[in-house]
Amino acid sequence: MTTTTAARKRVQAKAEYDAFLAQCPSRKLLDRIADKWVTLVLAALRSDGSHRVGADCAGEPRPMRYSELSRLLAGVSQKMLTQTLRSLERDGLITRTVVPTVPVTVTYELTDLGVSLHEVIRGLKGWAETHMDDVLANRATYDAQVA
Amino acid sequence: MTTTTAARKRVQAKAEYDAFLAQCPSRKLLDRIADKWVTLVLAALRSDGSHRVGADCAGEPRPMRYSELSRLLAGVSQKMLTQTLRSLERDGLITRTVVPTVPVTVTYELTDLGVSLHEVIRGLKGWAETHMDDVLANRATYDAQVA
DNA sequence: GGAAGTAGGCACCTGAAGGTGCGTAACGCC
DNA sequence: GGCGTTACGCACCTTCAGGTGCCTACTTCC
Repeated sequence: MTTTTAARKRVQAKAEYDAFLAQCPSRKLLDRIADKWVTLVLAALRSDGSHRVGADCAGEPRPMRYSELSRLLAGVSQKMLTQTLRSLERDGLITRTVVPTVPVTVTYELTDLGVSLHEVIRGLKGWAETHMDDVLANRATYDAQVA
Repeated sequence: MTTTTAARKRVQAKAEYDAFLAQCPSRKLLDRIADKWVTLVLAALRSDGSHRVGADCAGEPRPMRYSELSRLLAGVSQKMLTQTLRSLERDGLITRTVVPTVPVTVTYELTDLGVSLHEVIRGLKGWAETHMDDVLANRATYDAQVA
């Protein structure tokens, strides 16, 4: 019955570890920003919207309309944009305000929490811009050795 | 033939944006660390391995054996651990050294690049630990309003 | 009067991430 | 002589994030 004991201990350790991960705030954050469009939306709301996303001018976070975001993040589907905005609002990272004009307009804006999150994401961006070339170079030489 | 022109412009804008994303170093980095086990392995290699992962004691990055990592990250499958380690080695974030003892032992160790990446990840961790509770609280009140 | 913009909702579909299980080959322990 | 460890490789299977397409009502532009 007691199947090999050692295996059982491993199963239990795994269960505990999974429970630990489910609680881990860092993991939750990673799941959040790993979402394909989350960081893009955050960056867009932080930019002035004038040009390319990625020109993270750290100016005043400006409220933006749904259609404006849709145009700025040209690659996003309407479904995903809506879904992403909803989830960000849910987490208190952005606010959604409806303006009852004749065709209703909706504006989204970063909250303070959202701005602070964007700050750490810019940290990632900084690392990426200075070190990602090294990574790609390593990757190339590694592949060359294998092939 | 020219189907509604405006739609075509949108399609083209999307194509350009997709191309831009494919080039973006920040996105590549995100794809990298979004990998479920990458951050865990990085953190494990940085810890002293004595206890819970997450106790990110920033001591000397210590080389670790495959089996040691497997035990520390109790939730990881052997397949994923191997896959993750390979990809990290490929990117020059860790080194893999084979010691030809009687059952071969393999040790992994963070490179300088890997350590520097771990630093920015600790930035994420910091934000998560101070702000994630707020996020969860916002989420709860949002859900309460909807229900 | 068709095209376009306003902000989405709903349903279906696919690709890929990640998990599970099995096998190895040589050795140690009890 | 069967269980355990060492560091994986291979094949199958499930799940789901994310994409696509079609729908709404109302208005305005050309």
